[in-house]
Amino acid sequence: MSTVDTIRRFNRSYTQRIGVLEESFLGTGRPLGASRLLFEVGPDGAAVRELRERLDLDSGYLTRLLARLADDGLIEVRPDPADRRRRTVALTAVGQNAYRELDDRSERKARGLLEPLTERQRARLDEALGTADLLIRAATVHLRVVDPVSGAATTALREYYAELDRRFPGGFVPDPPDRGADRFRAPEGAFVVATSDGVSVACGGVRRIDESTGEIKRMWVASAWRGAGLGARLLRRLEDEARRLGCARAVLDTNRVLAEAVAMYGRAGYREIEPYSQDNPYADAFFEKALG
Amino acid sequence: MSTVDTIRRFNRSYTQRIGVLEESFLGTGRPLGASRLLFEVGPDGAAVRELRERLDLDSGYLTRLLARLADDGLIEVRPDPADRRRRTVALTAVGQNAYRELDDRSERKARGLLEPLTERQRARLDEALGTADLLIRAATVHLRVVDPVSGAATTALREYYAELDRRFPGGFVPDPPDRGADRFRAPEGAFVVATSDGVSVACGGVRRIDESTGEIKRMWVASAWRGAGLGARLLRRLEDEARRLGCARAVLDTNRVLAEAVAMYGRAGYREIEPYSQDNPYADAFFEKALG
DNA sequence: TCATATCTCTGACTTTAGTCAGAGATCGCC
DNA sequence: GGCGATCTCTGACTAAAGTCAGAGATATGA
Repeated sequence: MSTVDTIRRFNRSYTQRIGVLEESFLGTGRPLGASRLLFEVGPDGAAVRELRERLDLDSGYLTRLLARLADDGLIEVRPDPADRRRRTVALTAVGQNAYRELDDRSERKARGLLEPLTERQRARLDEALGTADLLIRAATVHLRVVDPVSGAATTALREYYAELDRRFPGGFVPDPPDRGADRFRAPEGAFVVATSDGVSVACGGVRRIDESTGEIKRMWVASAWRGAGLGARLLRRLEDEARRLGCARAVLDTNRVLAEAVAMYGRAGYREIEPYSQDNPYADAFFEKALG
Repeated sequence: MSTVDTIRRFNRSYTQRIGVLEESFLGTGRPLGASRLLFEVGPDGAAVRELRERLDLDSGYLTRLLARLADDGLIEVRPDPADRRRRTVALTAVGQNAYRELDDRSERKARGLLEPLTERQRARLDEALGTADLLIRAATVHLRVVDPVSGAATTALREYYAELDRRFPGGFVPDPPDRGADRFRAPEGAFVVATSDGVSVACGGVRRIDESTGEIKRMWVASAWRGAGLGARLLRRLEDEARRLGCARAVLDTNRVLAEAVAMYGRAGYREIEPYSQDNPYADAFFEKALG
């Protein structure tokens, strides 16, 4: 049975047996759509715009749903002070209760499902769903080329540098954010960010360092997202960008402390070479790969 | 993070990202309900009764959905010759095409999801979803006491005997089906069958053999369902039934060829004892457990 | 400051989904 | 051959979900 079949089979069992959220949205005296919306607003509130995108609703329809929840005293809709065309939604005290009720129902439903399983089986299910969740999320991550000083790029890089600082024995002091940023911009290079639900979860850049060589730098995958092939996918994408820049070879440097990265480069077809530059004081391992 | 949280988190990723079936039912020019129904009828056709139960639809509503599909020339509804109150549904040639289109869409959707993953990640996802599927199905299996000569019991026992016949070196010749069946009926005993989607997937019986001892017999779990704790769950249920019969002790016999069963009895708190009977020529291992 | 774009809201719809009571045909059983 | 049970269908509904065009308020950039 192929993986496609497994997915489809799983999908069938799943939708038939667990409507963990969906079903717990029923029987609250409110239609499904309204409950779903209430849940999506969540305890911290949300912007109308955001809700429309997340739930993919018609703007007129959403307005009416919100009006209904507001009439019931569950939410308050008010203009965003920063841009008064926009509106933001917040739960009232009553709304917080209704939210908690939905949350409880969904939790009870999940508990009910687990109830017949032994501790051992629960642990297995936990692990299997955790793995599936990670892989499904990773598979639906969106990779795109962004400007190296854009918000998405800088938030990703900030996390990257913070991690290097934690992991390198002597810490890590990054260059000022926009130093050399031009090199990661067309036509000299490219910077790629991977986002999931609007959050940056991986990044990396490539820049041409001579006629036919692209250097890959600043590659990072958020720790919660490791082990799902995201690094390899990002690397492939950066190699594609290097090819587009006319490079026949990719090089990169790293530090052996980052053992999982070194292993990944090996799997991706990179082989170790002599240092090709002294520019990076933190580098102690250098790799190259021919781009076919 | 607890398993409940994992389920809920997974559910969120899942419903957001994969509507493998659901979404592929949209955009066919037919409402979701009609597509779902068409898919449920399937290439081999189905009984109206069955459809109503599987999809949990109001009979009036279902009649109308079927009438619509019939008007579109996708299905034919005709009386069941065996019982002319019932009706059966079959796809026409046009309906077969529409079915295939739904099937293709769902397959393409699943393929699209897998596309960004490497072979290695796909294999992991496959395994994770397979495990989750098994455990979720097992958790939602329905255990119930049935008459030992009912259809559910006899189909289960037939499979059980067939398996013994395959696995015992000298084969296995069962007693005639209803021989001793009375013993597995109240007030002397009980027979439990586990069903999933109406199919028997496990069974077992208990009967009182003296004042305070219940003997557990004919325990079987379908091979596709092993490794999901179903055996342990069935055993617990049979012990409950034994307690209800007033037993303070459970005994059982088995054959060492059935190694996984022997291991499971050990985990469930059974300890090996001397033979308590010579009745079963196939038995070479005997166990007991105090029922607290 | 004026044209243009963005965001939300309103009005006027249609379609889908679902419910309920009861009619009519057919079966199994005494 | 009559009675109750079973199965499907019809009529008459309601509620929910979704669509579309355009109005009105507010921001933005030339």
